Amino acid sequence: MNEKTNENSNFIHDFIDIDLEEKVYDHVHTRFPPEPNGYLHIGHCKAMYINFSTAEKYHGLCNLRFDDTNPIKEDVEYVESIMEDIKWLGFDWEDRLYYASDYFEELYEFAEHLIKKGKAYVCDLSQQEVREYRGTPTEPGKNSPYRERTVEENLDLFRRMRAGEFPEGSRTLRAKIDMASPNLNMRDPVIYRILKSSHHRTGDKWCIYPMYDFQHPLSDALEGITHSLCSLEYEDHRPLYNWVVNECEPEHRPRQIEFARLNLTYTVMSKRYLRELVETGIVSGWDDPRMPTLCGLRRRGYTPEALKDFCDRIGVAKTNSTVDYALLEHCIREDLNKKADRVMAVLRPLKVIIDNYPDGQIEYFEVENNPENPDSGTRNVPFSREIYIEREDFMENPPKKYFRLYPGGEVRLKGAYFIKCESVLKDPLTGDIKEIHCTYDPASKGGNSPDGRKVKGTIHWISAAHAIDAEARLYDKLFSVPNPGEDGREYEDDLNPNSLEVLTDCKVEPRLREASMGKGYQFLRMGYFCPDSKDFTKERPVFNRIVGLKDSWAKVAKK
RNA sequence: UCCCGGUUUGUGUAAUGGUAGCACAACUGACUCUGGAUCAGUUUGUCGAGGUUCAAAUCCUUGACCGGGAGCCA
Repeated sequence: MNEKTNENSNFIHDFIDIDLEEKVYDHVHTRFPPEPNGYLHIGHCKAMYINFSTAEKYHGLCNLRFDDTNPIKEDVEYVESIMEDIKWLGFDWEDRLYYASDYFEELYEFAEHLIKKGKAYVCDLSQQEVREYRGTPTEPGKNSPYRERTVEENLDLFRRMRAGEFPEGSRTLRAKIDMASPNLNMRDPVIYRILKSSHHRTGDKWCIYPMYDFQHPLSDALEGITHSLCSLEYEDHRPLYNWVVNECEPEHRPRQIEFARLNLTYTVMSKRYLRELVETGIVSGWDDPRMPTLCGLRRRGYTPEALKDFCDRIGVAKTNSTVDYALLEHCIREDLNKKADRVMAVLRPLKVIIDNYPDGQIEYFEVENNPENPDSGTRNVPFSREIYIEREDFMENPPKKYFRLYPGGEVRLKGAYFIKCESVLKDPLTGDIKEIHCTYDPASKGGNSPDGRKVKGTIHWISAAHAIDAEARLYDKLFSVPNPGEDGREYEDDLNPNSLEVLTDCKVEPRLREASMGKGYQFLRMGYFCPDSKDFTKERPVFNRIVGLKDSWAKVAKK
């Protein structure tokens, strides 16, 4: 399936082609650098896909590197979940698992190198003062009074910073670049800060930690990364990235290329919003099936194949764009259409009694598991006098073009018989339909009538005596508008009140008691479902709706 | 206001001076024991204004609009 990938090109590949041609590099080596401070979402999936598939296209390698230089925010808990998600998607970093924290010693050496070259200095300005000295986008900054310290003094101070002699926040190491640069990132950026907090991997060994802008290009260089692919927000940092590479003089010289991050309609993607959704209980957790997190999508029933296909289709560019959620749905439908076994499940049951069918008789009908895949075989489903059909498959007063069941009308029960509705039994008090009575045509056994009579509708059904009870969770988009929080609204105002409907009285085929975890099923005519990884038990099967089937009747009915 | 980036149909994304294409969405129709799938077809686009050229989405000038940027976050 990745053959398709390799045919595609994009502006990053164009740059790489030129680099290869001009012999700037003779191979391609990328990296995926998550910060272990949260859960991965579908936006990360895009970044991962770009990095891994680019390496693959050029027969190169892609590393996994945790960008863990801020001990305050990071935790091993996230390292585990991130690796799990990447593995699940099927990306393989082989033996190249790295941590920026592994490079603390080398990074420190590079910093001393900079000091010795007169390109970095220890600054005693407070955080507030640094901000004031920085200037604004329209006004240049002012030089720090500590900018002209001697190399010896800087070296001494920096070593004492490392030794823990100074309190947190009292001093920083800054790159000596240009306080008048129109690019704020070049106005003597801080490259080391004192942080007296223990790190999830290095413990209390360090009390100074490198900043991203210093650490990242050097980590890339140390790993021999050729193309450091990142999102657009780092575009303004590229001059600094290059400055660090040029001044530190590492053996390898990586190149940074930026692309636009993924936005999806009907979705929020920022870590902050996702966290709020979890913390306020709007969703049940990071893995709530409505979340765009990879663990959420996995629990929802999305497959790695569908997600990667999606990443392939959305392309790579520098334009800020918002991809239509419908494309994601298309990808999972397309994947599951080929793979998912069909099964009959009645979500909102309506009892049907076939008056002329012998009481106590049971027949088995052979139905195919997946018409799209002959290899999937067939199964036998039991039929009897009392069955359930979907409530929406019967209407007492049908509109035009409704070709399901109605009084006097005839439909085919999938794989079984034609039945005709003879009467409707209602609750005398509420008027609710309790059950309907039908007659069947014995000659239509298997679903066809020898007299050539046609029926327009085929509906799914389940033998009442054989059905097992199940719960279905009908998930829909978390938000009801394409761009939540747009036009000054709060994103909470745009939540879809119907993003979850729980149906507890479903009737499904007995085989679903043995449903395999992680596998998607098509509930015939209803949509794709999968067993819920947390709540499914044989005693109480619980299914999540992954996505509905395209429903052209719904469109007609709306008119 | 300063710096950086961007603008191709409803949404994404190609076309790198030479037929504006593909996918999703939408809409027709065919077929169907899933109103699914499949198949066939249709609609809609180069941000504006100038210029260069036989020829411009592409090059030049200029304007508009959108996104990002003043963490000891990444």
